Amino acid sequence: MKVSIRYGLCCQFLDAPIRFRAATHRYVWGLEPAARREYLAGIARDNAAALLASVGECRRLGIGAFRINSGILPLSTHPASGYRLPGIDPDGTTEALFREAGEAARAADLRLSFHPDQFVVLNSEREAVVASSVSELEYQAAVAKLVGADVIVFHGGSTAGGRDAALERLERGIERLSERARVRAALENDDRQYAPADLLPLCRRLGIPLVYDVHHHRCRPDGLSVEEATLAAAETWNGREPYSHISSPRDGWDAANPRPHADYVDLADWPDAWRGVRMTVDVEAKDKERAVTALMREIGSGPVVKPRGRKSGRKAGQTSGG
DNA sequence: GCATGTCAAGTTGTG
DNA sequence: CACAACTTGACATGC
Repeated sequence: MKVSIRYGLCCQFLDAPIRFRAATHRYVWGLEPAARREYLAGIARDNAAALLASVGECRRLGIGAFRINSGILPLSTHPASGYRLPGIDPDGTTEALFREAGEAARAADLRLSFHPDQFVVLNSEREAVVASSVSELEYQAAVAKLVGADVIVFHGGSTAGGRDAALERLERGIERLSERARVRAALENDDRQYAPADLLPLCRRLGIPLVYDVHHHRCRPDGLSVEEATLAAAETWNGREPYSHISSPRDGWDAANPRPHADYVDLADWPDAWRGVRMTVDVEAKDKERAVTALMREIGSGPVVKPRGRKSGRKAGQTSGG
């Protein structure tokens, strides 16, 4: 019997010996073209293998979703040292590995997603920024299709010129996406500029679902209750499984800055409105799979009781408040 | 082997 | 105008 909440891990593991490789433009630019291709090809192959291993580890741990790092094919969209997968993978070995990872994910009922970082601003006032954002989203959409990821989530972006004008630009930006990117696109409320209420009208009009981040909502409230936002966001998924994010403030809610993420999710931050709901929830916590499995245990254990102790680790007990 | 400086990208807010 | 905050580790290199 499937549990109602599908818990998600973001991008990497703490305990499992699975590592994704990265690359810097400065380094690869100093290599001869052939050596550069070989270097990047090795990273791509290793990262595809790491993704396959990640799927296995998530299944072993009972984790139901995995966010794929934007750097899975590092520098792919760089204006100078960028490349496309077939160009560095002529015999298709790496592509086959990606497909295998995707098939393993489907077999394990593991939901895959992408989340481009802050450089993707579809509604920038600068055309060059919009163009590179489209390019980045198209690259992620290509990999998403390859591995069967159904969600690429990004933020509302800029508010320059006023929120209304910026939302208008966002709509134009979304229109520039290919079908492949658009069907996977989702918007997420952020902690400074765009609250759920700011994005919901656009989401409804364009049929773009809203990924509801409850931590961001608590940092930037909009008059909607957590329950109202949860329901409104869920409706934008139009029958697909809704997607949410959760995290706890590193220094507590009363801190001058409640935005940085804590190592673990405090059970007190888990919304009551999420109990018994069918939904994917990415756990954005520094302690990665430890935090995901800890939360799964705590929620699954029924009554809201603080766990006695946490698995031995770097900073044991640091979140318990002394 | 370990410490270190560096890393493609945007936007906003502060000093 | 310059810079930090977002986040943040991982890379190659130099000792």
